Amino acid sequence: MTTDNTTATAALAPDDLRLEKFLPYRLSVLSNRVSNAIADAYGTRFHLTIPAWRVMAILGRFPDMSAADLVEQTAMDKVAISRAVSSLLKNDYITRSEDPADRRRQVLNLSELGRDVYARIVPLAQQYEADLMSSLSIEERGQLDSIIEKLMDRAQAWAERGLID
Amino acid sequence: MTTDNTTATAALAPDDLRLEKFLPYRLSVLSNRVSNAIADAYGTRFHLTIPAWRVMAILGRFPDMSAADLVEQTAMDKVAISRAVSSLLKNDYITRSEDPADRRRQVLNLSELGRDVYARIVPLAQQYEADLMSSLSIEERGQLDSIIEKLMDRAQAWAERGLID
DNA sequence: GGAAAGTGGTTACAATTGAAACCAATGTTA
DNA sequence: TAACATTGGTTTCAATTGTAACCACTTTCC
Repeated sequence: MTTDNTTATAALAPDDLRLEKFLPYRLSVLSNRVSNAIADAYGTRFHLTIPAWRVMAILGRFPDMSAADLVEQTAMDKVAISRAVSSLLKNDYITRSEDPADRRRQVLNLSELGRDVYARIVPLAQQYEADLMSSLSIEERGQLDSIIEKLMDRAQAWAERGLID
Repeated sequence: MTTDNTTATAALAPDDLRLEKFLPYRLSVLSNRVSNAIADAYGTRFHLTIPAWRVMAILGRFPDMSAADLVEQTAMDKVAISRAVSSLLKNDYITRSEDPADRRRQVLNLSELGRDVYARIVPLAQQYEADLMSSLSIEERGQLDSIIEKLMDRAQAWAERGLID
């Protein structure tokens, strides 16, 4: 690289944008790095995509959920859930049975195999999280928790009430 | 919804995973909410995708960059940059000229029009960020900054040294 | 100076994703 | 009980994205 503008003293107008300090950008880079690393870890071991793993994570704790329940729980959309469910069925990680009370509704659960895999992924996931958290002090962990909560509410408000202006 | 498992007292085994408290998951939801809202705001106004806007944001501060320089600056990959550049050229938001010293290299800059659009987006972006930040106290803003830095380093280390175990 | 290796950038193709249309079952209204 | 609207879930099609192959130019090293 011949011209290195990175460190150049480019005039920074008062209203230039410093991307590397711009919160939405930083969140996006951080989230992608983390998700990709983890997805890679259990994706290769168990042939799971992120959406599929999320479905399993919910079913592991809350049995007898329908696809619609999952949509609500995970904030993923219908189509993503539908695809995740069908790939999990193909792997025999979950079972599906008709709800006699409402024949549109399909009740989902982890299969034996699914529970097995779940039991092996959970510690793995926790290990990754712990490794991330280990870079923070105890106080920082609490701070992060409450900060995320606040930012989430704010961003949620955008979606509900419409955007700024 | 008839069966509400959300609030049900499902037995939570000690090593169940609480997705809603799982940091990677929370980061992903937060980042998607924020990015989508903002992309929507300037996407519809100026026909910009997120990668394209990022390219403009960098060129606004650092003129005369090549695509390779942009790759380094933004942590996006070659192909994404190439596509963003070609869409920006189509919109006449940027200009491209050959570097006489190295004829593989293309020097990029905002066009008049591009500078115009840039000048209008920057305040918009800043407004969104300010709105997000307004949900945090001053101390929290500082905390967030340093926390992100630490998490980023950690996740970066995964990518470089390989994953855990 | 000429092969081999490296770099800047684009293209091609496959996999992922999202929006909208759709089917089937249920609920509602009259 | 016939029409209409709603809900659960899947399919279809187009747009986005990622990986790998590729072309053109430049550098290196004998």
